[in-house]
Amino acid sequence: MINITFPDGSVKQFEAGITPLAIAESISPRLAQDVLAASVNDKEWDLSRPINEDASLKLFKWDDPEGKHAFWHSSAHLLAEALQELYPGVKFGIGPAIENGFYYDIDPAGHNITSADFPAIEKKMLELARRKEAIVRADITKADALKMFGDRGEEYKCELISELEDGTITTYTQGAFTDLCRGPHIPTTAPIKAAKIMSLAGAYWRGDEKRNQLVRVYGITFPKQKMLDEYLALLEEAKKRDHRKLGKEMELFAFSANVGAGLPLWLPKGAALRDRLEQFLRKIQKQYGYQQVITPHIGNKNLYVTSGHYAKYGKDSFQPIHTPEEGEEYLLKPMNCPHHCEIFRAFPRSYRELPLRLAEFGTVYRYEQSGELHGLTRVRGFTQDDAHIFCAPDQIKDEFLKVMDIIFYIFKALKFDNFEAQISLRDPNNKEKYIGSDENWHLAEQAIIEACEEKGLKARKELGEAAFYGPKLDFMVKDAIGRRWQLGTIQVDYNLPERFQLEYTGADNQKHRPVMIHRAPFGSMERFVAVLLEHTAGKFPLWLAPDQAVILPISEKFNDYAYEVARQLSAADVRVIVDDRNEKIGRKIRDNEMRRIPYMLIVGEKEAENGEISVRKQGEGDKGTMKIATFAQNLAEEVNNSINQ
RNA sequence: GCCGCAAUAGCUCAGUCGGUAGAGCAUUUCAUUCGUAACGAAAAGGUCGUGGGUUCGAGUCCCACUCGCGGCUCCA
Repeated sequence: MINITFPDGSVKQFEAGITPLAIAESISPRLAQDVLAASVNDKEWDLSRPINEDASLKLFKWDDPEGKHAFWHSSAHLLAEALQELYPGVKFGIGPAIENGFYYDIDPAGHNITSADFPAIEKKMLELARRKEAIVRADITKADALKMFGDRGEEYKCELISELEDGTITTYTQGAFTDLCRGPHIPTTAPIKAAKIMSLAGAYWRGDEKRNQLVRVYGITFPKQKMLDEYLALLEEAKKRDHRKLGKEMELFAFSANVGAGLPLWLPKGAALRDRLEQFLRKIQKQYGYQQVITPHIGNKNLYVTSGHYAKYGKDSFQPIHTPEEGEEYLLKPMNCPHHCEIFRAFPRSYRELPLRLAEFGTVYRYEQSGELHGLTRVRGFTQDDAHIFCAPDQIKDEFLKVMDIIFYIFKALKFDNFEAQISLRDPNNKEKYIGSDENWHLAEQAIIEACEEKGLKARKELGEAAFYGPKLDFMVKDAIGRRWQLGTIQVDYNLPERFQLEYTGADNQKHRPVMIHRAPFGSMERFVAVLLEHTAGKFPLWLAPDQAVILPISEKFNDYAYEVARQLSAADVRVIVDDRNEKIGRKIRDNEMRRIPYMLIVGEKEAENGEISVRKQGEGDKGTMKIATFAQNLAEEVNNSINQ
């Protein structure tokens, strides 16, 4: 007999060799039906894999990430089985579960697979699933594995096997399909009741652009058709929140092929919105001791040779601008830091000036690869809400804490509550990739980790993700369809102070090298507005909304009164417009609801007589009648509350 | 940059087998002067992304380019 400990701490005895599925059955038939995966002593475990000794057991259902993961991982195998039947000779790369569904990378071996084939693939998957084949785990020696997959011509699998350690290799088989796999899987394919192939894409084998490009088939499956329908409906909804669509509808920004790919044009409403965001940040930064600076959009090539950026990125960037002067070259600035370093160098600096915080809404130009451009989130010309803090090494942590305060304040004011934080650290096994002393790295990494702990911020630590010049803390937010975008960033830099030979005189009357912190709470104005649009579905907080209120006269007879109301509200700093079209009130309400203007102010005979307005809130309906001044006052209060919580 | 897919009116889209361009919304005009989510009528709007090719004839077939979309790679 063995003791099995459950998550609630209770312990039950079972025969040695019992499976998690059998244990689930002993608890309840319903649980046995719903359970998809298990963990034994916190190790992933198949439901049908025997447990031979005392262990702690967790059972996972659909609602657990681990349950979905096993379900989708098995679905990837099912997809492979279907592809193997439909396209004989295809070779398989890898096929993992992902956040929403799964994919399989295949070498189509001459077959031409297109989206027209999706229904046939889906049909085949479900047909195979209905056979309710068991998914069977087997241990295999390295030699046998190499022979087995080698005989089938599975070169990609053989490459993977050759890197595995003998004795740790397992395969999973369902029906006629056997895959190299670590597991875990669901016991049979039976629960897979709905399947959808989502898209095809190219993907380099092992993520290496120098190697073969495979076809990546993305799919998703569910235990119920209804769940698939709901998922697809959700995706449709998400598409409506796409910032590219909203930006056009709301007249915030546009692109023009004549101006160039990835070069956004900010329209009047968008520019005003961006300006409001800038003012908001400027105000906070002022409180935190930042000083605004302004630097040119171009810089002499030598500046970037000094910074090291030219050597590293010069070839892949916008190429130098030539002047009438022989040999003179300028670059569009790809970042603001070198300019700010020169500001630091403009005077002899004392430790008394530190931390010196130089801020600039600096527009930079980077030649992003054409395939990478994406709406406002990835562009070739954008404005960073940049600042560089020059400080002494022992001030890093304190400065980090202050920057985090600013970022949290912003995220709170804009209701970004489900952001993710990532601490990017040096790869300790590959130190030569990085510049700076061990001591400085340790100091900076510790400062970041401690700052996060002090703020109670749960941040994922990623080794090897640091920039070559220092560790960083990034804030990530998801867009409408779940893609992650980096917004705020705080980075420690030992490189530039070194390269620009920055120094200050310390209290000891000796020269010292400052440390630089790069930070951008929004990341860039472009990306931030994009993510903000998708988060709010275009319904901006009142203080940001391009138009805060629209006045709707009942008929043209009341247009004069409407403009009088507009005059008074404008005088009270309300951003207000008048919808003076010759349309019925129902039509005006509908149109303006769709324009997402927070308040609609309806004026007709009654209101004109009493100097009042009828207030309607977007998405909520009629709020009753009030004096113009009362509305202005309420609005001002609401704006205040939304910024300061 | 790579793989795949697309590009038709301001927007969303239809256009069959290659035979000379269509709808809804938006716009303009007329009518209406209206009380909380779409009143009605009419008009105007297109070198079918650009350039080449095949063909008696190309929105439709082929090639290149541009822009865009989904991924991959990249992201100072």
